[in-house]
Amino acid sequence: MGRKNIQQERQLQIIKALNRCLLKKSYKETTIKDIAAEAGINHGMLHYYFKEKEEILLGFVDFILSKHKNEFIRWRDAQQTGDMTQKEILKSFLQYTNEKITLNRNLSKVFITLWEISLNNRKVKSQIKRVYQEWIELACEPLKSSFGDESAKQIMFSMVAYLEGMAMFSVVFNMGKDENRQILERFEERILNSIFPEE
Amino acid sequence: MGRKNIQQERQLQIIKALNRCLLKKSYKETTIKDIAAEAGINHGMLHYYFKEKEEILLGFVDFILSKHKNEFIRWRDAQQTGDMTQKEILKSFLQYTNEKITLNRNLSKVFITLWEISLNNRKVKSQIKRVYQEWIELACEPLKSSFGDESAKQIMFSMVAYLEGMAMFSVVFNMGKDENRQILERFEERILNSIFPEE
Amino acid sequence: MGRKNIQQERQLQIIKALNRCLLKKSYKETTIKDIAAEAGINHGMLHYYFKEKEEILLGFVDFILSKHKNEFIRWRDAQQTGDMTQKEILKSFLQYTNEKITLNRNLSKVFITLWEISLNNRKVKSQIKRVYQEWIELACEPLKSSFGDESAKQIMFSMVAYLEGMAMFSVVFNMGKDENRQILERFEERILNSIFPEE
Amino acid sequence: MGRKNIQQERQLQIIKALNRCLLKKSYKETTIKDIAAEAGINHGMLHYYFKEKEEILLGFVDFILSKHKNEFIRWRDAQQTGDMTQKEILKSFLQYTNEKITLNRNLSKVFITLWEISLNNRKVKSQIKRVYQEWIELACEPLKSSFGDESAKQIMFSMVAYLEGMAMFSVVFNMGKDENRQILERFEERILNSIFPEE
DNA sequence: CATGAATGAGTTTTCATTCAT
DNA sequence: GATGAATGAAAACTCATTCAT
Repeated sequence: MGRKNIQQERQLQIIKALNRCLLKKSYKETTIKDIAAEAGINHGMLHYYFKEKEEILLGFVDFILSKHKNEFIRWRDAQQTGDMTQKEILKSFLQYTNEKITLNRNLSKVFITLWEISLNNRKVKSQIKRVYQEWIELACEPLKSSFGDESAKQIMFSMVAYLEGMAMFSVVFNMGKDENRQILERFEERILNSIFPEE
Repeated sequence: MGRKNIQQERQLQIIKALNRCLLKKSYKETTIKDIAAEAGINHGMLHYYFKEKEEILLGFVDFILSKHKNEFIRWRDAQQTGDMTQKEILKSFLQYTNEKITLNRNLSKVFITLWEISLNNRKVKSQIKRVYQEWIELACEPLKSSFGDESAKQIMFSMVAYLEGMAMFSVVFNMGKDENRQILERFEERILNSIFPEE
Repeated sequence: MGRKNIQQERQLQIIKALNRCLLKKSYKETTIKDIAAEAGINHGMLHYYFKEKEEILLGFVDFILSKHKNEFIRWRDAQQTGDMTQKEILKSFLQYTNEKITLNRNLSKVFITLWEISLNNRKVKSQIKRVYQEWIELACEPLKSSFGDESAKQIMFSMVAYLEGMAMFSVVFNMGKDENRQILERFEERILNSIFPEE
Repeated sequence: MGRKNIQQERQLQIIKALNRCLLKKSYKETTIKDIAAEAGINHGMLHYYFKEKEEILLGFVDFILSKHKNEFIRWRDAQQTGDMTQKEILKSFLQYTNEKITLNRNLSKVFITLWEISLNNRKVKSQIKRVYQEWIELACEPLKSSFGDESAKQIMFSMVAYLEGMAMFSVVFNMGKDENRQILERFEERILNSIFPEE
């Protein structure tokens, strides 16, 4: 404890401040002073806790991705899947993802931001890519027994692409959560039935 | 020819230069001088042909969206749909879209850029939104007879969301065109069969 | 005729345009294009008729000063001073000056502009200075017989300074013409009576 | 001391630098870098202490006007007017004003600059106007008992207009201080005698 | 003569980063 | 650890002036 923890706490404070800033302005338009003000910290200190602005960004990317991944892991481990069919497991996964990720407008904004940054920033790109891969990997498990590893992964790749497309659309179209949820669930149902047609 | 044309030509030249610039850097990082250099034009001229940097952007958004919309319209009007089923029409649409839009990596990069800009730029947002709406409207035609207007639109909304999600993934994952096409076509087939199951 | 006259006409047109511009913006803020637009002439032509922006200014200074001087001369020569006392002559002069110069708000604005420019522009300064000298010289004539050349000039120097101070105040205080005239005339009366007390 | 004082000190330093700059160039020609160089300060700092160039100007106007007003107030409060006649009080006021204001060439230059700026700058105009009003108000006190409030004010309005006209002439004519003082005092004497004739 | 495209130096302003206190 | 003053590179934008057509 002590030093290290204060360090980490401050860093987290700054990272969360950047998160809030990104809901107001683009990363490029967000200044060091904006972040500092939002964090309630002297702007000079940001360079004490982070070498440069980009490092805050990288820290933030790590934070936001880890956070949602960990929450997912925790949810998954708490799931009782004993007597669920593969279809039910997948459906349950989609329900979780809808609520926590796809219908979370602020998160969607942040993701759009990160996609754009990743276009010209290798580090951000590789972090995002890795998380998508892990997400797809985890989610395609229920499909493997029916489709084999490779096809299961491809299907899940498409599923997640769809979810991200919907997340983006919800922001661009300024959609209400309920409207968005309805479209989302109907299409997911269609896909689920296509994947597990016997039911 | 003459005045008007030189003006328009130069504006197009500048807009296309911005297009190329956006493949190298973000819009915010792209400077007026970058665009000028790329266009082979004195940077002072950019302010002669456009009031400010944002106007170039708006011109570019208009250009890129109009261009692809017009190409689509031209393609559609050249289509012989006389003896095609609704399913075939939709499939044909998806094939066109795959090749011209979704699998066009450079275009996808530009779109990611525009999504991000639209987060904090109303004008860009409304232009993008309008184009997506038109696109969905046009594409859902073959579904209307089977599903009714509203449902047809919702399904197409999801379809286009999927395509955009795939476009984004192709960039983030640095996917090869063929790999991407395969995943795309398989999932589209699955959805097509779900929509028109009789076949 | 011909060439020369067209030249001069155009130059006058431009100079008058500058005059109108100066009522809207400072000289520094007035651009070549502003003047051209106001004159209804292509801006490239301004450099055909005048070597540079400053030359237009110098032309304008010359124009505005000559114009009012000539009008004064014409008025003076039309005056019937045969049976007027010196005091009446001076009073008549002041009345003319009040109406044509001091109470002319637009002219006052222009003069303030010229004073400021003259601070850092020798040519403008010397033109203004010369005109004030001539003005004082002409106006002090009626005083010479009573006060001698030197004192007459000094008194008139003060009188004109007062008029210019009032012109400036009328602009800074945004005074109505009538209010201004009243103050002006009362003080002039006081001075007149001080100069020619016998009446 | 500390923070606040450094801030104020730097602001004053910058404002005084602008003052010196204005003796060399017009406000419009004076660049941020000119002011910074004159102040011996990095030009970036000017935007640290002042939001924009105009704010420096407004600060300067406030500074220069307050400064001379305060000096005048201090002088007035130190005056022993106990056994002075109204005429003597007014004469004393004029002597003070002559020395500190009207015959101060650099100050006159600054005022001409401010008049010109005020033509197109409401804030500067209202500041100048207010100061002139206060000045007239204070100075017309000795006249009130003889002329009534309104007439006293009108007379003083003219007096101050005269002083400002003379200040302007001293600059335009490049007059020596002594020459200027002589003309000034003679005319003031004439007016004084006109106002208080009994003596 | 007329036009308006082209040039490029110059202006204000912003901001990440550094550093003395 | 804080603080906020200082630096300087770089950005968007302006505009007098030139010049090809």
